[in-house]
Amino acid sequence: MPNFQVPDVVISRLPLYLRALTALAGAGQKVTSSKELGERLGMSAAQIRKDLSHFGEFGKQGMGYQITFLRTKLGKILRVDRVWDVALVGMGDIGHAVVRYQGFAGRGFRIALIFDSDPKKVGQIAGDLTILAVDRMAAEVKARRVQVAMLCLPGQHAQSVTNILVQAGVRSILNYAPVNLSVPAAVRVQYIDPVIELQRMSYYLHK
Amino acid sequence: MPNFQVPDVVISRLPLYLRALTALAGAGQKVTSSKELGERLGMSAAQIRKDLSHFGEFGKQGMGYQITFLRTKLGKILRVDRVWDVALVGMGDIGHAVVRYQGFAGRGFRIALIFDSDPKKVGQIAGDLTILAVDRMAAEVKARRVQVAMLCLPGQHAQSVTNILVQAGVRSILNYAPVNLSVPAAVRVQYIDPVIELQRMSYYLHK
DNA sequence: TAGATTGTTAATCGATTAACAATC
DNA sequence: TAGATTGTTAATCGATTAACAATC
Repeated sequence: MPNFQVPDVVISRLPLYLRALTALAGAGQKVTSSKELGERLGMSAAQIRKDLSHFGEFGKQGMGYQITFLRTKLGKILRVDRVWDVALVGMGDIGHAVVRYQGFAGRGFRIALIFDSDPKKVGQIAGDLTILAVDRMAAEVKARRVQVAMLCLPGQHAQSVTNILVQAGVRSILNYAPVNLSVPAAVRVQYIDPVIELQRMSYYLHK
Repeated sequence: MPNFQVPDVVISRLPLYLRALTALAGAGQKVTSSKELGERLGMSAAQIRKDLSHFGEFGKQGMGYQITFLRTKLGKILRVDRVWDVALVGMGDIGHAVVRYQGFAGRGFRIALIFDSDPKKVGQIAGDLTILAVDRMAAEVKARRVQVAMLCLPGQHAQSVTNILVQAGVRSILNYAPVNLSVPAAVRVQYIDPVIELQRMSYYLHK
């Protein structure tokens, strides 16, 4: 029975379910169960069933879940049943790796605009896109109605670029710069900082 | 008053406190408060005080926290008051970006070993390290007693490489491959998958 | 001192799990 | 049918917050 307001922690797990279902489908499997998914993802079967129950009834008692059907449903819920244009800002090493990354295809996103502040980089081609000057960022993002951005630039510029992007209509920001961003409540930010992740594990190391 | 067992969710926030303190110190600030930290990190002051209280009393009533002192304490708690050698596996685009990333310095980690399975890459220099064959991984990781690894390789090889690394003594794995890894309970894994992060936000987009 | 802010307690809030009727 | 597994409820568990005495 669909609920009014779904907890954020539930939403944050749906992409993991989607990824696991895609892996199972790729291995040729047609049906799965909350038990199998839970084992693959290291979580309880009850939690998976509870999470899914926020959105509807996707399985059959005794039978489990049709993988293709559940993938489609989750894709719609997460709004990745379309392709979102993404603006990438900063063409250093990380920006280059992100542009060349093959993993976006078929998962709901495509890099559609690339910006850099370095005049030497502006005008160069990356992937099949021309690198544009950051000066043009607000205008281009508005014109293309881009709502998603990835920041691959040094920390000291991240906040000012963010302010421009938000002003231009961006509502989801994936930030590779190792700084916390301040944004309005309507804008969401996710962070990728490998050192943060390593430090979350080093607490448990010995020697 | 130090507690016996600190919740994992508390540990996972400490690196964020450390990063914020480093930013404040870099701006020349000497003292901060749970209120200021909370505002910068988008969380409540009470939560920060509660988290810190698991490990000791680091502030003074009415005064707040000496930034240098608290940084040192958090560094020790997280065991980044030393430099951990990291083994990097896979020298594709992501591996290259990670090797060249300047952000590890001074935060507790250094890439000490690089492996790739491609004979054309083996023997090449990356940073100041020679790329070694994956065949030698178990021996080198054991010999150097490396406990931390980063996986920058295609998903289909991630689990088999993980098995070798764990067997060789690795206990922390940062996985850039978009697959869930199965590891013994004593081994910790963190994941970096930009698409997962984007999908966690697209749920909240409209249009 | 007066004001500020800590560390800690207790209350609140929310998330996870266990259990099971429903049913494929 | 018998066995399996769902969706859901209620209980449990854990995390966050509010409040405040202590004290710098």
